[in-house]
Amino acid sequence: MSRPSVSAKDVADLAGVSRASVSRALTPGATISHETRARVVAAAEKLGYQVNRLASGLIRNETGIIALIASEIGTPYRAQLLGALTEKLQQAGKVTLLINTDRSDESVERALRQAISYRTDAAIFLSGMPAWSLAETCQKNGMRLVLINRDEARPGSVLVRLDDRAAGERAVALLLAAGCRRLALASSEAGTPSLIARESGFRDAVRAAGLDLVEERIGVTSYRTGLELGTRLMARSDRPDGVFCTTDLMACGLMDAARFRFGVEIPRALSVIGFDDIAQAGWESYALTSFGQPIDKIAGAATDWLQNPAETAAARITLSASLVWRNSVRQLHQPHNS
Amino acid sequence: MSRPSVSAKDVADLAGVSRASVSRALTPGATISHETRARVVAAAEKLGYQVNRLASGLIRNETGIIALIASEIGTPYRAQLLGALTEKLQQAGKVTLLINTDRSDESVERALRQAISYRTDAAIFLSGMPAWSLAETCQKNGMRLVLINRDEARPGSVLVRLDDRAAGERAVALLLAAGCRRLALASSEAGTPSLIARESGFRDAVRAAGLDLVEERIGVTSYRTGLELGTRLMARSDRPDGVFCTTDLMACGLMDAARFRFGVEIPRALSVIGFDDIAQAGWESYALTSFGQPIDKIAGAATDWLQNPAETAAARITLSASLVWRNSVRQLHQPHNS
DNA sequence: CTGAAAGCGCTTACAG
DNA sequence: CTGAAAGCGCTTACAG
Repeated sequence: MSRPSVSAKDVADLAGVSRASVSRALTPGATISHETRARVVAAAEKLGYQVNRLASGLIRNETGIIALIASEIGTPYRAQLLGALTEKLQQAGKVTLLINTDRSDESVERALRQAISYRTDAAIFLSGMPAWSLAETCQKNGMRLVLINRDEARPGSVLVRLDDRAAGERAVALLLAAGCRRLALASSEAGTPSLIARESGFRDAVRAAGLDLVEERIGVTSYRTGLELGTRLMARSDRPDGVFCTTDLMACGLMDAARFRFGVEIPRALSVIGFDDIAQAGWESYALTSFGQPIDKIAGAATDWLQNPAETAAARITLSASLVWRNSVRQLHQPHNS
Repeated sequence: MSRPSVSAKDVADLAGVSRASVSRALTPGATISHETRARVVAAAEKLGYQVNRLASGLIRNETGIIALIASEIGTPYRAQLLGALTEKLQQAGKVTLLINTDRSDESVERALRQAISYRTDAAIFLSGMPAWSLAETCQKNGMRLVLINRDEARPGSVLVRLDDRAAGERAVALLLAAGCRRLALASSEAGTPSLIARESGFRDAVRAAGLDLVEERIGVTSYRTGLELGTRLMARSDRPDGVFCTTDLMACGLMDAARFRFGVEIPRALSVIGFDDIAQAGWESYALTSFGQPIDKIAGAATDWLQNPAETAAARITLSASLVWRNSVRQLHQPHNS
């Protein structure tokens, strides 16, 4: 049960140099002669030598490991973000430790302990928030923290957020322009910072327009919740004609409930706007007009921030969601095609 | 830029014991007195000590890290499997190193080198196949290999597969029972072992039934491909009335093309069967009858195999896909409800 | 049951 | 530019 594997010693012997030289030859900035480096590289190549990152991580203050802490990995938006993040991180020469926090409440804490055990250089939170005290422990251990669509940043961490509020406001404008007069807001009870911001942006803009607002909020953020949301909303005597769903997953469910359970035509009798622009929003059965998360930019921003030493002050990066216009919102005036 | 972090030495000092005792106190099977262990545990707790897995991985022949090698992480089926795998692995006390192989062709090789660098205990392949030589290198480094829905196993590795062929055959029987007579097979050009097996199972059963088979195969495995597949199939003069899509993603696209571009009613005029049972198959717009991947069982089998020392011979685990009956296949006889 | 010592594979001052 | 030496934080025979 032993693990052979070739070490720097083997390479040194073959190249006829010291172990120190092997290390230098393989370290980008190190001072070493061209000739020695070439000999070492050749020997390493020949033996199939791979630096043991465990050992190097023990010495240097960088392991190259970034922890990704997320729940609901199987969900469209999360999965997409995960893909983008791992890709960018790999391009930056980092490796991803994926920690799933679906189970139990103390799992964020356990995730962080794991991350510390493996001395990850940083932790990126896609879900959940670390308790204040734990976050501090992480930072004491030299970990940097990236919080995506989370609440509060703290020194040494960065917050990557979207202008969710603005999107909520814009949704109202779009719905009004579509001629809708009975607006509704459909959301889950998840209460994450992004959902709350989308909700309040929408709510405030509706009020500002002097209209009544129907609000329905239940369960977790899912297709199934959307189905129920749609059922409740469509069953009302003052059935809404325009609804903003804080998430595409819920929007899809809501659309299905409206169409199949109530025979409501979309967008003729009901306009729907979602958020996230998940792949399914683009499927012909939905053709959902939605605010797209700039996933690549989010991943890029997180990775970039981790790359450069960065200021110690808490940073906040705000990206904007861009509307993807499809066919779930009524168009009053036919576009003038030339 | 140094990383403080408390070490076993600190704990030893506080508890008034040697570093060796700290190690023993924190190792499940070690011989140590109850009293000493208690003192150590208390001290560790107090200092917030976390064993440095980098250092322990250097010594023991186990790092607790499992590499997960996958492409198209954002895709429904993959994302789901990823979620299940990380969950099971974590339950088993392992940690997941996620390696994304979407970029370039040599990325599987790079992925494996990364895995070796971090001395992962094993690598689980969800996509791609390691080159023979590289796989050998991995095994020489003591890594075990799990191949999910891949081709050939080799000693020291396990292959987890589905009875794809049987599902293909069964699809024919279902379609025939639904009264379909012009059967079609719709697939992508990905040519993975699972797709090939599903295809040949279907093809052979159609032939055995003495029917003609229309076969359409293009592009990558995606919704968009399904759209094109559906367009081609529905445009034929001998339009099929029953089709088996080797993947739900393609089935959804195919259904949309049939309905929205050709006005074909499903399941009245066209019966469709998919494979994977992704979440969207259950959405009301699709209600797709599909063969479900036993995702939890797959993840469980992989994890279990990694847990017990296992035989050195190549192992093969075959799981079966179970049909999830929905509403995309015509039912000739009304079920007799009591 | 416990401690002192060796060693895992690396990197990095320190001399030369 | 290079090598000998120290040390990262752990585990594990080896004595006692």
